[in-house]
Amino acid sequence: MSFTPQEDESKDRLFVEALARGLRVLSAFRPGESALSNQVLAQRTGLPKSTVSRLTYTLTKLGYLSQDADSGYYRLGLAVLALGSAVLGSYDIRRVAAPLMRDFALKHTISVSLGMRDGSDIVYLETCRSQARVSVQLSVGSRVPLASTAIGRACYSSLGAAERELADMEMATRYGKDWPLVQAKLEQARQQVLQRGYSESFGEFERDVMAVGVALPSPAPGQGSLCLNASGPAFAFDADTMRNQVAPALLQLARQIVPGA
Amino acid sequence: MSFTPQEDESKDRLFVEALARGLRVLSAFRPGESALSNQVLAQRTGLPKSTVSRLTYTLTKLGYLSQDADSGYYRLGLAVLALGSAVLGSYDIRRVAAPLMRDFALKHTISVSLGMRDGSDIVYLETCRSQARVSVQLSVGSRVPLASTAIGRACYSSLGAAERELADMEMATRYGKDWPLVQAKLEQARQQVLQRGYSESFGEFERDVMAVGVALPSPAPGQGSLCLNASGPAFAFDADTMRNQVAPALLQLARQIVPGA
DNA sequence: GAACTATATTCCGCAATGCGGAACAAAGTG
DNA sequence: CACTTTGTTCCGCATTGCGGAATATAGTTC
Repeated sequence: MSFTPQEDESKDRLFVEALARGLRVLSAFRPGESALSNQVLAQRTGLPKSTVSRLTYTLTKLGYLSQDADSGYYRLGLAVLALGSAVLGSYDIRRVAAPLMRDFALKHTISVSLGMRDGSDIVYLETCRSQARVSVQLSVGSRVPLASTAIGRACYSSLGAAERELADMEMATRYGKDWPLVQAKLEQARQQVLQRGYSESFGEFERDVMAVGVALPSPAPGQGSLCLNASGPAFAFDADTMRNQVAPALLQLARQIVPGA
Repeated sequence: MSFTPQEDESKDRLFVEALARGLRVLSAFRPGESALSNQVLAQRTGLPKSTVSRLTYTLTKLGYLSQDADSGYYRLGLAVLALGSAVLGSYDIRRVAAPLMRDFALKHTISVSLGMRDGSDIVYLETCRSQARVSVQLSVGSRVPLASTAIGRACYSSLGAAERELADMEMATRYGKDWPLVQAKLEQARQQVLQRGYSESFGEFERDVMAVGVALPSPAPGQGSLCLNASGPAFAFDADTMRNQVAPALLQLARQIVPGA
């Protein structure tokens, strides 16, 4: 195993490996999983048992993990939640957007989400569902791909040339040989956004889900780029309705949220 | 300050200091703060500048921090959000409780929250507000003290003797010389819970907020203890209403959520 | 535009810190 | 009761992270 002997890995004297490894343990918990054994953590992180043991020990002491009394398995601790809530609290846009989104969702009986780009993903910062009952409303924090969702395409299309280049490269490695196909789709979406102001994804990300997306003009360019989507079940929304009713309303919503444009 | 006699500090060969420090940096961001300078981080964490610099470098590379282009300040990154959402996703109770809580909030035009104890705090796992408009709905992840809130008192009162002992000790150090007073209050609350099944906090935690709390029977004892509260503004809810209408309904809600009791 | 502050990053020698294989425990399984 | 599987502890080694000091960068003031 000769991992890149010189310059690459080895010379980064600033990178704190132990910290990275600890976080690797935390992020090994996939959403929806309750508790993981020490060994599963070792497998997923690729770290030796003893190292994982030390890291879990440390994380548990700090409250970022908690250990189930009988099984000995580890769960994510509540301290992690505090961090997550601090993230959300730091985005003031949510404070402005949330009530407007809620009104929108009620008025059009459709779900609407606010997202932000992180690499080749969109991370949801806020979601308002139309019907009160639908599942758990916490898509907040979840990720959807830039390439195949309406919200992602809207965001992609709003990127400047330099940033788009970067995103392209990231996706090229992510999608491998499928990239040319994906890129063609993206370019097509971008043209649509330029012409009509919104993007669409009709059943492409999730079957039977119709969605349109728009970008929010970013307050400071180079900052995180924000975007909105509206999505509903295919049985209730056909393409025409999405294009002629929902999309214009969503553009209107975007203007409400960011009045300066 | 000598905590936990010798063994502790002496040489905990298992404790990974670098990891702890990195997390200390992340948790230095208090909710509502957008961006922090490297120096503020150094102050808050008590770490030397150069160390903080290395840690922020590492965290940024991993996506747990992001650096503002112009100011150079750091913000919590979206990767942190992913962790937080994984925590929430791991508690299946939310899936059951959320819709019931929503119905409750609408029916009684009152806010209702689901919390879990973490030491001498309650951490909110889910919140449903009565009015759509009230501020940002993200109390999820925030902490309130066990001692002075209805939800905390309900939780405290449901603890077994051993756990209560532990919680007492924690609070004794937390409240210092005020502890005897606090403890008296808690004992009083506990008696009320034993007699009537619910706790109350009328304006004690936040002025003009009336709240009652009940505990959910914990599925496995020794596990995290869950609890509910219902709270509303004093101008809309008087003590009688809270006791005779809201409290019984909340107990009913608890039974709905955990049918096995 | 020089002189000065304040803040962030980088350097670099030192040793403390974290590493991980292997031995040791503990808890299931057949 | 041997046998497998999983978790913790030991311990010598050198890697890794440490932090003071030096260096870069930016913003003020005169």
